[in-house]
Amino acid sequence: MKNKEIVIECSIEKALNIIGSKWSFLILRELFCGTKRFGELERAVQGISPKALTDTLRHMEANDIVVRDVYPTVPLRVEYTLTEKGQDFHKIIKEMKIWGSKWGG
Amino acid sequence: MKNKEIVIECSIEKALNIIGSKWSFLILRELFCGTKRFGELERAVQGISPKALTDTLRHMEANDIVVRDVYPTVPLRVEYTLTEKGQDFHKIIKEMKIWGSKWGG
DNA sequence: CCCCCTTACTATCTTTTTTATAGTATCTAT
DNA sequence: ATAGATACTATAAAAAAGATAGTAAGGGGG
Repeated sequence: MKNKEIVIECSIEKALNIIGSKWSFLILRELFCGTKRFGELERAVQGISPKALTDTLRHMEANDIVVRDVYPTVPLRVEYTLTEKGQDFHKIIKEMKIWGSKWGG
Repeated sequence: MKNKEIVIECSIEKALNIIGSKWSFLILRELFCGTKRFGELERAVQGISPKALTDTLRHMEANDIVVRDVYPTVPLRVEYTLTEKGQDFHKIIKEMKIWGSKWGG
């Protein structure tokens, strides 16, 4: 008899899965400065494609890290804001910033 | 006239690129408890394949996060240990652990 | 009216990365 | 002789990521 699919996640794995990908870190970095629109994020996050940006924002929304607000103006206006959960990620980003500037060459 | 390939990396991006992937976080988690062998890591890191483990360890070695020591016994024995740079990553992992246990459900 | 402009995405196709799985080398022990 | 342990490689299949073009919904200019 075999255990099937028993996955015990540690807190670090949980955090990694909620975040999703490296793009999330960079989007978080931008949103710590305040609410931003899709286009602003696209310009601020070097090298991200619209698909990656959409996918990442959707993932972050599904995991309650950001909130998406749509204003049905023309042209359409969509704003992204951090939730408390997202804000709380700040300590991690801060430590990464410190480590990155110390060891990043 | 176009700028080509001018990439300005922020410290967070630097940190992310040095780390490489989510597997590195989980390997780091194990190595904070002390030196470990290939097989020990394979068993400790849920779901990693030998290829992923090898690739990740090679990447970490190339980025001076771990040191690889080979003892030419039979069977072969290979040990992985964190460098100072690797040890210093502890603060980040610690914050992720806190965040993960708070928000990870 | 006709055409272009903006914003925020989708759709599609290609390329890259990841994963699963089997196999290799080396020597010991039975 | 054959099985076992360790630390990987190799290869093919599957999944994810990236590049690029296109769409919808009006607004404004000529």
